[in-house]
Amino acid sequence: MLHNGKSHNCNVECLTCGARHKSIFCHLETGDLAVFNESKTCVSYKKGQILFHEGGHPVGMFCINQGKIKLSHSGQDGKEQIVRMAKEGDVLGYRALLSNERYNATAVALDDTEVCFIPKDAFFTVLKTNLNLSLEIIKMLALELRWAEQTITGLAQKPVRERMAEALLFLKETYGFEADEATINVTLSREDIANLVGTATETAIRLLSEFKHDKIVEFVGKKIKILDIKKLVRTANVMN
Amino acid sequence: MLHNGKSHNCNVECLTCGARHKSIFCHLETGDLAVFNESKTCVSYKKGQILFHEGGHPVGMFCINQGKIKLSHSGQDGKEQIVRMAKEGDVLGYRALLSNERYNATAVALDDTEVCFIPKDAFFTVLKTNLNLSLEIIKMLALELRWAEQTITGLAQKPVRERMAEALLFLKETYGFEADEATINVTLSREDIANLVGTATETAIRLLSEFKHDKIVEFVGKKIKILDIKKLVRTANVMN
DNA sequence: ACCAAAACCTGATAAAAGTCATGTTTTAAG
DNA sequence: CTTAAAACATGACTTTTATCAGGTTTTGGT
Repeated sequence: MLHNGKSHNCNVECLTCGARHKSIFCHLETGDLAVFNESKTCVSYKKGQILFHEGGHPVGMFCINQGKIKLSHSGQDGKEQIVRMAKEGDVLGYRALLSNERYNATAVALDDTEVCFIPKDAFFTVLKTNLNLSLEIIKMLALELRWAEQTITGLAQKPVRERMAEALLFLKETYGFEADEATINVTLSREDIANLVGTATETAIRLLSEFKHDKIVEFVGKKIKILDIKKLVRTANVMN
Repeated sequence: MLHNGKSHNCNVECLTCGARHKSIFCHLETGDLAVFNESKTCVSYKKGQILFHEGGHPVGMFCINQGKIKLSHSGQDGKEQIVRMAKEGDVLGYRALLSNERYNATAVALDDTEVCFIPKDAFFTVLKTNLNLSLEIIKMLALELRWAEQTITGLAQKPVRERMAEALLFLKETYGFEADEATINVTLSREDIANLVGTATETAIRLLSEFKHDKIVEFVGKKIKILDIKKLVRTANVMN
């Protein structure tokens, strides 16, 4: 591994990559995959390291092979708002690339993470000839946009307590449970959770304590175990 | 015009449609345009009429030829959150169509409006063979997603007063000025504005009164005239 | 193992914004 | 032109949530 964490001797081949089938590349043919495979670079990031910075110029996109990543957007006073939580098979940095803008968010590894970096040229080479890929990207963008619109409505209308419950359900959906089928499989600081919910850190801490007191959750190390999911859903006050 | 407001004798041809050049169809070839032109239906909506309902199944998409449309998403207690403001050249209802879901928002005409309805089949026929169109859609989605993410951060972090100022600037950017170069060219109720900002109607009324008192704006009929745009920008507290 | 830094927690207080109540003006329908 | 309904406005009050200040605990580096 090089000093900057990059490693060109990649241990992952796109063709056999386990994360591929969950990704937008699931329908790519061998030829196009080979283009990516030859041009890609594997990169490792330790917990807390930054993949890219808000305001930076994209030169390619990232495909997560293993690990968890938060994407946050910083407001005026430096307070961050988490706009996306990513995992294996997810693709990062494509939006700025596609709309030809600078990064709108900062990506930070929440775990020790393995990603493949696909250079801009290779990506556009394939994109320009592969309609399936572009349709897959459209679908992904459409889903993200729907999530974003629901988040907007929630922020505008729901009290913090409901949003916190919703956030825990979202984390459960995104990262799943550990072996015990109850502990959410991600480690976040209280500040991270606050930045996901869109509230002050103290408020997030207080709410989580309340949830604990109400026997809705329990803390297992830095992780959160859901004790009463029905109560959590009721607290979230979701209509679906 | 038929009783339901639909008119098949369309007065607009896609080929010569003035709104086309501002739209995602700007790069379409004559052949593909002909497909749309033959299958499309022109529809007129009077102010206040609904184009489609949240929860409904999309059967095509709408291309605005003339008029202004709000897209709002309803929260639990029925309160609406405006998630998009559309105008000539904008395309509506494509997201649900592309992700194969039901409408996530309700579209209401703010004006007397002319739209062309393009059936699902025709749209996909062209989309499946035209990479340019799909790239154009990707770009549009990417831009909308960026807007949505910024809205999320604003809602989570900025006080209502700043968001109100920002909303007025957004309306100015979207709909422009009247001939006087100061009056925002759109008519919205105080409730609409509140639903755009994400606040209570009373709060929106109070803030607009404050802005008027501070000589930032003035009311011309139901429209808003910006008297001091520098002050408005300062009030919005935008960093760009 | 030790120490500093970061994360976590709690209480008190203040500020922001929502709600409720009530009245006025404007708009649209007959 | 009249009248009901909708939109607008404002004051009083309450609730929610942020902020500030002070702790404790945990973590990571030497």
